[in-house]
Amino acid sequence: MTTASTSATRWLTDEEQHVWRAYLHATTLLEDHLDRQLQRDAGMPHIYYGLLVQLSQAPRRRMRMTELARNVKITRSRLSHAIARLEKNGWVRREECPSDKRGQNAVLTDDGYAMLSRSAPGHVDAVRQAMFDRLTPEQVRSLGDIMRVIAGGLEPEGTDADLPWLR
Amino acid sequence: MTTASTSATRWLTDEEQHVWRAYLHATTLLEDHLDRQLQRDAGMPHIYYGLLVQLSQAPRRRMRMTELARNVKITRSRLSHAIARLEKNGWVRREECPSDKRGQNAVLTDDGYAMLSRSAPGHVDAVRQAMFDRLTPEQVRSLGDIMRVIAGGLEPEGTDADLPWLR
DNA sequence: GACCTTTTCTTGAAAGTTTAACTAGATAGG
DNA sequence: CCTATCTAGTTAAACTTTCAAGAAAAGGTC
Repeated sequence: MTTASTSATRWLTDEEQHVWRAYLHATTLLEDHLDRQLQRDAGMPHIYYGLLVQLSQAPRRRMRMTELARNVKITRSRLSHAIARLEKNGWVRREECPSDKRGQNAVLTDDGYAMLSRSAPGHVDAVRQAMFDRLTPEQVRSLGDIMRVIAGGLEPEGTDADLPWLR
Repeated sequence: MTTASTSATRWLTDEEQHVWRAYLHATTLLEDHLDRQLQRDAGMPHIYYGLLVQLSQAPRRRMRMTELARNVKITRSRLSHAIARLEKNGWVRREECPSDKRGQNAVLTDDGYAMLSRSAPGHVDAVRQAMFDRLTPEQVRSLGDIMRVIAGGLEPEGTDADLPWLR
């Protein structure tokens, strides 16, 4: 008796299915919740807010496009569109990179910084209420470990060092 | 001396910030990964695939639009558009609800079922490789607990029983 | 039954994302 | 230097999602 050459699928156990479902529910509900909260209070979706936060923490509040895209895990194309929109709002502006004429820096404007300062407390509250205020300290630690493991498995870095970092 | 009426923001601790960042990275990387996997192997984004899975598990492979939307946590509007697209692909068809003339049932077609059968193994593998094969059994259990807590806090059900379930 | 409200689902336009193609500048090899 | 290749970033078009508005049936209430 030979077994099939294509190995049989290892389906999810009942528990795994429940965990997976819970994961999908929680992550989509949370993303929706924060998108709405920020759309209402800051006039932009969550990912755009994340871009401003990145810039606010970068030296001189500016960053190369590619690095910014890598940090928030989006494609360069998506970032181009996003920055164009944020530029229209006056929260970011583009600036040529002195050392590499192909390059662009995205720069957080004073208006952008002001709007971040205004909306950050509300956003932190939302994150707290949805996540940290509901979990025990052990759960927070555990969640961190788990998320780092998952992210680590999906980061291109490591094995395929010279592949484009996304796609 | 009265204290300020607006309570001071409770910022995130260092650990919380790291956990939050890890959460954002892991969830966006995983969602991107599965979207690409399914776009390649099944010709649709992850959420659409989830709709077909729901239908495949429902009695008689059909479900009312609103219930389907609630199950996968998307708005009715989004579902309408999504079902329209899946209908064009021939994987779902609409059917009037006999008991409520406003209602529609989304029905998984045989083609839809066949395509699910074809792509399910690859998708389960992807989920396994990204998540379950990397976590210890305790971590899987813990992740389930954590995600249920978070989802529970965001579910409209409970307090606001008569609010629309989303938005 | 007439009236008002709620629920179900759809629609069209605006906003955001993806995909593939493309421009321009950097880099490496000969 | 010249050419091939790679990298940074943008763009156009197709697709998806959101938002606001609306049609139609159901469910009260008097």
